[in-house]
Amino acid sequence: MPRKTQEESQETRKNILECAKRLFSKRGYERTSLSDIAKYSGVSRGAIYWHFESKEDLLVNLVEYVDVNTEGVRYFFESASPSEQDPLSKLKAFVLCIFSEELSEFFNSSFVNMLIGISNGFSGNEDARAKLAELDKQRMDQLSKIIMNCVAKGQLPKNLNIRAATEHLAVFMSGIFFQTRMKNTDALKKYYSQIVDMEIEQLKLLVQS
Amino acid sequence: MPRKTQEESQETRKNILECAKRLFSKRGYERTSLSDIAKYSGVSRGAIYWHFESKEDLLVNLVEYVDVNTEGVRYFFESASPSEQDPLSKLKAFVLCIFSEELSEFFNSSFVNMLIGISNGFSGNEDARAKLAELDKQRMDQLSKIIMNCVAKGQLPKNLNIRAATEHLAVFMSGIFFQTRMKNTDALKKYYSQIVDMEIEQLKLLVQS
Amino acid sequence: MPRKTQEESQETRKNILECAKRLFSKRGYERTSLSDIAKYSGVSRGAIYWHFESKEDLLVNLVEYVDVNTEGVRYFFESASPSEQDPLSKLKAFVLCIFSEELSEFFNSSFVNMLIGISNGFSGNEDARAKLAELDKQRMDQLSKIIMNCVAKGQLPKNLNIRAATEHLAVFMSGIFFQTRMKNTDALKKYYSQIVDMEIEQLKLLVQS
Amino acid sequence: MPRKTQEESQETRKNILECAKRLFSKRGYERTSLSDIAKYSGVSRGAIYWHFESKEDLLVNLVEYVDVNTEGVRYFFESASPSEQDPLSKLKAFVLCIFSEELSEFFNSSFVNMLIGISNGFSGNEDARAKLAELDKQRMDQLSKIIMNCVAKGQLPKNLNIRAATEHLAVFMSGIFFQTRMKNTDALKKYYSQIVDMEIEQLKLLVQS
DNA sequence: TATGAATGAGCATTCATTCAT
DNA sequence: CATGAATGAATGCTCATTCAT
Repeated sequence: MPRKTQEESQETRKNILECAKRLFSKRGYERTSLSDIAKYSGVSRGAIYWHFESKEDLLVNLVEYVDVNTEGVRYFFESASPSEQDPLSKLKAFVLCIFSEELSEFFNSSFVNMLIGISNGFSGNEDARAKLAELDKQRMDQLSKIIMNCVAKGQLPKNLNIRAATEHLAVFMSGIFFQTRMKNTDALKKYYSQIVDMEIEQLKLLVQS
Repeated sequence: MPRKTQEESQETRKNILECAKRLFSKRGYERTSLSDIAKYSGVSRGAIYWHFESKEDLLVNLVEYVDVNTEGVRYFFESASPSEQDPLSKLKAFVLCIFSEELSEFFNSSFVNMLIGISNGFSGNEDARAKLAELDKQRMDQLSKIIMNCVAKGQLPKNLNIRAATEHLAVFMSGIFFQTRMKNTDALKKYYSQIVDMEIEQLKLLVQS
Repeated sequence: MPRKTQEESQETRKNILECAKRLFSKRGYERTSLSDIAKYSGVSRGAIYWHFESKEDLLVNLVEYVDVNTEGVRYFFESASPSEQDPLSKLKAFVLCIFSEELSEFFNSSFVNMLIGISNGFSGNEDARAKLAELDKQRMDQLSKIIMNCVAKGQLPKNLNIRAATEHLAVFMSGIFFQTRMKNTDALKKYYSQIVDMEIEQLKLLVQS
Repeated sequence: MPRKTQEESQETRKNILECAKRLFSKRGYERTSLSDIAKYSGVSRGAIYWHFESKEDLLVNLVEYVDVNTEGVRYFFESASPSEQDPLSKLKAFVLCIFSEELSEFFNSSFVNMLIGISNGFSGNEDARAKLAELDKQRMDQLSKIIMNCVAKGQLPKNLNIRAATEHLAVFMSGIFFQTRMKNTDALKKYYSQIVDMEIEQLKLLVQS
């Protein structure tokens, strides 16, 4: 039975995306068939092809959809606001968040892992890869803005090597992200606040030579 | 077809493993068919089934094979030797190595990425996953031994939280590993020695409370 | 969406038929989807279903439409007129026409070829086939009328076997049609007028025994 | 159950080709699925893919197979033999054959009609088309050789325009072929020998100017 | 030991058709 | 009159696996 209104159509689309996200996350891109997605979302395979041109097109759209609809990411974006008076605290707060169940949920999901598979070329296609590279760049730029904000507010040295500091933070955060997934951060948890302080302190050493 | 000697048989087996490694790395596990491997290694599909029970069995054997035959890993193992008088320097040297083309080659290969895919459940099977978890545990234990060596030699505090320190190092190293793959460590390179010093310095703060 | 007038509706119908003709001709019946036709004619798939019951119904209607609207066919029909005083010359003129770019255009089109496919049972359905058989019969009858006209005007023998003469002409004309399509009539062109004379001369031998 | 010997394998291949010929003939290329062929020949779909790379590859191989295995075609080829003392009679005999049930069986089959569909671009692919064009050329060349044989033996004028005569014969034969398929040669049958004589007589007029 | 032949389940995709709006 | 949304059956094709030789 064909859906009627535009609204219902959009709901169908969203539903397909949500189900695809769940299944791709659980079983990976290659191991999830469109049949699975159709069954899981209660529509016909044809319906998926009405909304998306192909399985890979579904993936590209999914990457975009997930990016826009992830709470944590919005939060991350806010911390670079020029009106923020204490960006360093905000930054620390944000980094601390990664450990939290709430935010780490997304970063630790196997969906993200699937995205890594795409980045590295054994899932999806060039379109999806390009989209992901773009999003990664956006994240790095955002991180740079946060750091520049800290410099502007006098919380980090004027002659800080912005790019190096950004990369250092990225290294730390992705290390946490990675080891948490490997269940190798349990003993670290109680030192976490202290560690984040140290990492931020380290940033100050990365000055222009 | 001619009977082959045991030696020749072993060579066939090794050849299949090498080719599988290359193809799995390039195209991923799911996207590589046994046909591909057969064609690439110049044997018939049937031959693969003589040496391995199934595609997944091939994968499990491959994980083991690769682990044993990777140069960098051997190097890593040596640094925990009790006879080592300056383990902290060796540790630093090892960590610095990750940045080097030579050692990072393996960690950064898409083969490792495939392994991550297995760890996260969208490639391979439980056997492969168990094998990998075991290897990861071995690495962490190795890292712990190195750190304990440093404590024994008086280079790290007696009351160090060994597990936390191990995890901290793992976080840092995997962060480097990850961001390097994302091409996000260029600006960081010139500070690298300095950063490693700081990270090791940080370890000293992770003491038993 | 706006109600359209009957005129506009007829234009839509005609437009669909024209586009179907073009696409069926180029790609064949099976390889042309209703989607293609819809896209090409700028209407929705649903619109096609408003004008035609099914894809096959569209085909049947198309056969009729094309027959009525082909210039060359009209010309052919005129040559049987009882008021024609020199039908044999007209016949010769018509046969000569087949070689001409103008008339052979239609007979040589892949659209006609598609029709042959229908005749032979691997496109369309029984309705379309019946329609085509009827049209073929009309052509043969027309040819018979032309020949009878020649007999009536004393240009062919009184005891001519009309059916045999008709078939003989049809054999010749379809042979030309076929080989022209195969690009096998180039050397024949300069003898063409002569050959047509001979063929017509041959007709005179097909008398009742 | 896998076939064992090479002989059995060749039989399977031949069987698939025979069944494909029958089904393509009855239903046309597009309307025959590989499932149909598999079912009809009692093998699995996979077996077809073992012997042929794709559906189109099956078609190309089929064209070749049919060409080689058609009795009438062999007969046709023999008539150009230089040792033949009365090639004109042989030619006439051959042309008469087309009308016969035996030889016309193949030419009138819907399989041949399918081939026409391929020639005209709405079945199969470029490979199949090229193969057919090649075969058509071979036929025309063969016809030319027969005619040259007649010239050599003094049965046709020395200054005959060989190409034009070849084309004229082709026109006649394909016209017969075509109209017979359309069931439009019944009345012509009793004049057939006479008509063939006339056609051959006509050839003598196609001399170099 | 190793191969070639064959199987069969599963997959992405296409498409004629339906129908509420 | 016409559209956009949805269905579901069918299709070409891939591939892990089996097995007689």
